Amino acid sequence: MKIEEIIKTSVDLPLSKKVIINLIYTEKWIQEQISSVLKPFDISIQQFNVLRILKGQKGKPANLSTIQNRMVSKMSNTTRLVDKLIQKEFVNRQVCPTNRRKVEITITQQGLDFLDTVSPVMNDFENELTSALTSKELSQLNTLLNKLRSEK
Amino acid sequence: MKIEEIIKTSVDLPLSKKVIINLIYTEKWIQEQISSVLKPFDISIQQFNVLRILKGQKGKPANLSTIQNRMVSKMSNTTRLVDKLIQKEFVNRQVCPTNRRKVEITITQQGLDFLDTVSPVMNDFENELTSALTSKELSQLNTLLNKLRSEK
DNA sequence: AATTTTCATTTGTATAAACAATTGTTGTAG
DNA sequence: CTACAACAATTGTTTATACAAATGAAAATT
Repeated sequence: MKIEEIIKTSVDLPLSKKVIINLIYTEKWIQEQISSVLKPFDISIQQFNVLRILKGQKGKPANLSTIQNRMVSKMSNTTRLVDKLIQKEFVNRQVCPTNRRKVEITITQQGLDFLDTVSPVMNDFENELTSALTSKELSQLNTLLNKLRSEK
Repeated sequence: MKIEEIIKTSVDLPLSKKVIINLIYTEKWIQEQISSVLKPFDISIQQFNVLRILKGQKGKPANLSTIQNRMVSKMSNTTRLVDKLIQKEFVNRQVCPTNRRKVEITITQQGLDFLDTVSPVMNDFENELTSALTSKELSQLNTLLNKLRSEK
């Protein structure tokens, strides 16, 4: 459904507003779908992201600020997010020996196994989610989003 | 900054994943900026949206489900959202006389005055936020987002 | 007319996010 | 060496969100 139909307004919105609303709406749409895919695995999108980041470390531990940087989300939650993953025994946390302010997070074998089951499902889903667009259109979309955020 | 730099991953992500991450990231970026614009006015984006929807009613009252439909968000919050607006005396709520299950929300003069001060600021901001793209590019972006969501 | 079903909204509760303040540690300037 | 600033993570609190269940009213069924 086009965004114009969704917001069902009588007046003709300025293009800038239309695009902004469309972006917000589309992101919400994506989030909902991803959530429903992850739901059976009983994990949140954020938790899943952290696991992927840790896997990307290839054994090398990551401290909280590294995770936080890659997550582009708020620090305050990262501690508690990691807490959840520790409860599930997907990650370990230990104080960094060289700098006791820092903390080292590593993914466990269990966490890796979990990722191995969920990732393929996720990849398939992501492909399906974007299947209405051609590769060329996806590239275009990517470029436009990058440009939108530039110089700000 | 391009999304590739932001997520700083060593591996080359599939296009679908890149676009999805870019969308999520961009939306977060937009939300943050809008929030900071609205902050001085001590109102949340959602509350602001409800006011705009009510203004669009041009005097005609809206019931909760109407608002909820236009907001594209979860019903459960709408009651409490409206509560906040009542506290601020920007809207009125009264039971619908013809159908006592329903409730009629109307915007007050105070609410309209508030919108009149905030809206121009918001419009300017939205224009600025999208100024990195030409009109043509904005249209393209809009079309691509619509197409992305189609048939699902 | 009484019962059930559906509708519109509200409430409760559990979970997550945002923001500020705090703790403990390290680095550095005098 | 002591004091002070900066850093990394944690904790507390407030606010928002999601989901389920409950309330009360109207419509439909028997």
